[in-house]
Order: sequence, then structure tokens, then C-alpha cells
Amino acid sequence: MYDRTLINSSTPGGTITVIGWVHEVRDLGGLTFLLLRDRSGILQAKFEKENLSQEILSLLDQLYRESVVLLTGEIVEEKRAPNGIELIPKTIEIISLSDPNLPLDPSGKVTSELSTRLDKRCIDLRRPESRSIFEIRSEVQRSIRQHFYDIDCIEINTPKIVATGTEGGTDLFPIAYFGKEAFMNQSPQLFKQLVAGGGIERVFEIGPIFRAEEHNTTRHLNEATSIDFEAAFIDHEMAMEVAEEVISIAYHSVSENCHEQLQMLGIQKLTLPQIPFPRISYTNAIEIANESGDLPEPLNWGDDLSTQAERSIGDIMNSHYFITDWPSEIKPFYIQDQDESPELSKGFDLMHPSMELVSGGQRENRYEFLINALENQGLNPSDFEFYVDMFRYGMPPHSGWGMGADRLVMSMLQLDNVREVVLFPRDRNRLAP
RNA sequence: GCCUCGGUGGUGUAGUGGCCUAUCAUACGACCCUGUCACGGUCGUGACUCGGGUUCAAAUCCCGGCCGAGGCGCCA
Repeated sequence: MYDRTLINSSTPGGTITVIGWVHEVRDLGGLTFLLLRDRSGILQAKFEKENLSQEILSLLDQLYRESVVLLTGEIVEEKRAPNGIELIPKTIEIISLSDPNLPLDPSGKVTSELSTRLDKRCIDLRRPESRSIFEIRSEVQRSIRQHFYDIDCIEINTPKIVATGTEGGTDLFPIAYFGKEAFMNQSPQLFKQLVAGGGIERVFEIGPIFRAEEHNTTRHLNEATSIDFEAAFIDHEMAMEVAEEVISIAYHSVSENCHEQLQMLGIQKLTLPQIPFPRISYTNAIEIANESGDLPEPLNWGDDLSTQAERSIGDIMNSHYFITDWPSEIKPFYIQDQDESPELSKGFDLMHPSMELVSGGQRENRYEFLINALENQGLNPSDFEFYVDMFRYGMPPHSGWGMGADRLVMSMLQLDNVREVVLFPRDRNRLAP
């Protein structure tokens, strides 16, 4: 479309064309600086009035911030310019003028509230900070995807529209499906098991999950991205090793490949998590939380960990860590009980000091035990027939986990709201854009 | 679902009954300015979420709606 040069590959000598957004205009009188921004960076263009035609000067006068323009000119070395170079324009072509009343300020002189930024996400993405977050998120997903291929997984896609009611816990969004009752899926759990246990053995999926809970926090969304892993012939211990490797690789890749983006977010050096992560038992976790003195009242064995308990334990651990040996009754029906102590399960959670990142475990692959587990949790096995029935035909032992992709990026970049890492978040109140 | 807090120019804010003809920054306009890098200077433009109530007097107090932020629960 246009024969243009990206700003970060502009070098002195010769005439080039750059296209981008007007980031800022600084009119000093006889001298005007225009900062032009494209996806690669910001370039300073210098307009000296006495050397320019009336035509160029009148075009320059029309340029509000965030207008899209094409500049042709010579790049020259200039010690006084921001990156040591500047553009001496010969022509200006206005491609798209901007309304001067911007809904937010991409140059960052005036801050905007998150809600304003999300309403006008298109403009918000012009802020280098916002763009950096999504470039890093892309690198996280790219590196994780690569790692899954390296450990012999294939990428799968499971249905997001399902007939089955809840697996327990969360509420589902009902949808209209040709006169039948249907829901948006809360997780790929049951399907990925059928695929891994079915014969493909090692699978992963990066996709959306839907939860109809009306929560109001900085770490919950009604549509989130889940990174799911499932493999046959591995136990929960091996699944935990894969989980910590995945996190470690994501951090390393971002640290190596996203220097500028990290810099932009004020992170001089990403602290890399050391694997293996410490493992503590649920019982131990309860003790640590109770001994912290932070809890309004002590937790009893069998209680789920409260938000405060997670934080208190996180403060003490001060790194990623696993919680293992959960009581069977607070883990889902598809998690296998321990052989020696059936009151404990083979489920685990992987925690960042600030929140839960991963939940997983070894699955119950024995038909009779699975039926029992469903009934024990008050669920009707016939509602899950498409699933449990397959366990009659040779289901290997298998394990896996689901990781919150949004939370992974949020905690890596120490952002205070998960919505920062989601382009168009869906929450209790937000359905558009 | 339970609970708390908030809504002032395009954006971000100050202002807790009369001193508000509403502060400051940024933006935009005019003028001055040839090395800015949050350019600077002078002047100007532009706002009290909506409805009802209390009061001599409401941005400010009360009630309701709408919108937003957050805590808990639950989870990823």
C-alpha cells in the first residue's frame, strides 16, 4: 500500500517515507517539532519555517494530535534530537485527521481511569505502555505454545457451547440453542480428558472460558483465557513439573525478547522464578495461614483457603509455590483420591504470592470410582453420560491442569488489575466494546 | 449474592451549605518564541450524572434512578 520505512529502522542518509500518528507537536515559533509515532517507536521531525513552503506550513497547522500522516524527507544525524536522528520533511500528506478532543491522552501527560481507557481501548492501545502489555502477552503465549510442541503435545480446540450443566462450583451462562438448553463452557476440562485419554495422549489448548459469577474484583473476569494441558500416562507430580516449566519458560522468554516493552512498563529486570517451586501440603498451608495472625478467625481443616489466607501464605512463601494434598471433598469429582488416604486428593494448585494461577491434578480414570465421585458431590452421572461412558472403554491414567493466562501476565508484570492485560474485558458491568 | 466508596470542562483533578461568576493541569484557540524532548510565556474557550426533596441559600445535605470503582464469597 505504502512504501514506507519503520521508525526504528530509519538511519541517516537518503530520502524516506514514514507513516504514523502525530504523537505531539511542539511549536517553538520559527521552529516546530512534530513527534511521529508508529508501532516501532517515535521519530522527531523538524520544521524550520524559513525553509518551508506555505503549503507545508498550512498542512502542519491542521495537524491535531493523533492524526495519521505520511512524511517524506531526509533523516539526518542530530545530537540534540531524542534518538540522535531527526527527519527533515519535504512533503506532508494528511491521511486521516483526528478530532482534537481526544477521549484520553496517548502521550501520557494526563492519566486516564481504566474504565475510560477500556471504553476507548482503540485509542488506549496507542499508549506505548498499553501496547507493550499486549506484545508481552503475545510472547507469553508464543513461548508456551512452543514449549508444548517441544514436549510432544498437539494443540486442540474444544467446544465452547455445551449442553452439560456445571461441573460444580461456578455458574454458567445459558444461551439459546435452537430451542434446546445450552451453556457457554466453563472450562475445556471434560473434553481435553476425552482427547488425551482417548488416544492422542498429550494435548494443550489456549482458549476462552466463561464463568457467570457476579464477582467484583481486580482478578476475576466473566470471560478469561485458559491455558490447558492434559496428558495420558503421567501422574499429578509430573503434571506439576510441566506447570512450573511453562511458567519458567514464559518468564525467560519475556525477559529475553521483550526488553523494550519491560522498560516501557518500568520493569528494569524481570525477576525469574526459580524451579522447582516449593511444595506445601494443604494441611501445612492452613497452619501457615493460622499462624500468620492475619486471619479474623482461624481456618479449620476442610475449609477452602480465603483470599486473606492466600495472601498471608504468599507473603511468607514469597515465590511461586504449590499447594498439594487437598481434601478430596473440596476438589472436583474428576480429581482422583490418594490411594493410601482417600480423604486427600491428587489435586494441586500453583500459586503466585498474590493469587492462584493454576489448578490441576491426576484424574479419576476408573469408571466405578468416577461414578461414585459424581454421586458423592451430589451430581447426576447421567448428566455427564457423554463423558463417563467413555471411561468404560480403556481410559489410561492421566493428569493435567488449567492456568489463567490473564493472571499469569498480570502477576508477571505486577499489574493491579487483570483488565489491563485483556484487550476487551468482560466483567459484571462491561459487555462493550 | 452480601457490603463499601465514588460521579465536577475532551481527559485527570481541587472544592463538605453562602467566600463558586467553581481550582489546577492537560487539550483546544489567539499572540510571542529557532533546539524542544511533559518546551516556555500572556490571554482566552470549556464542567457540577439524572429526577425529586430539605433550606432564605445546594457541586456540597437527604431519598431514588443511572453509571463507575473496589472488598468479600467463589474461582483461573
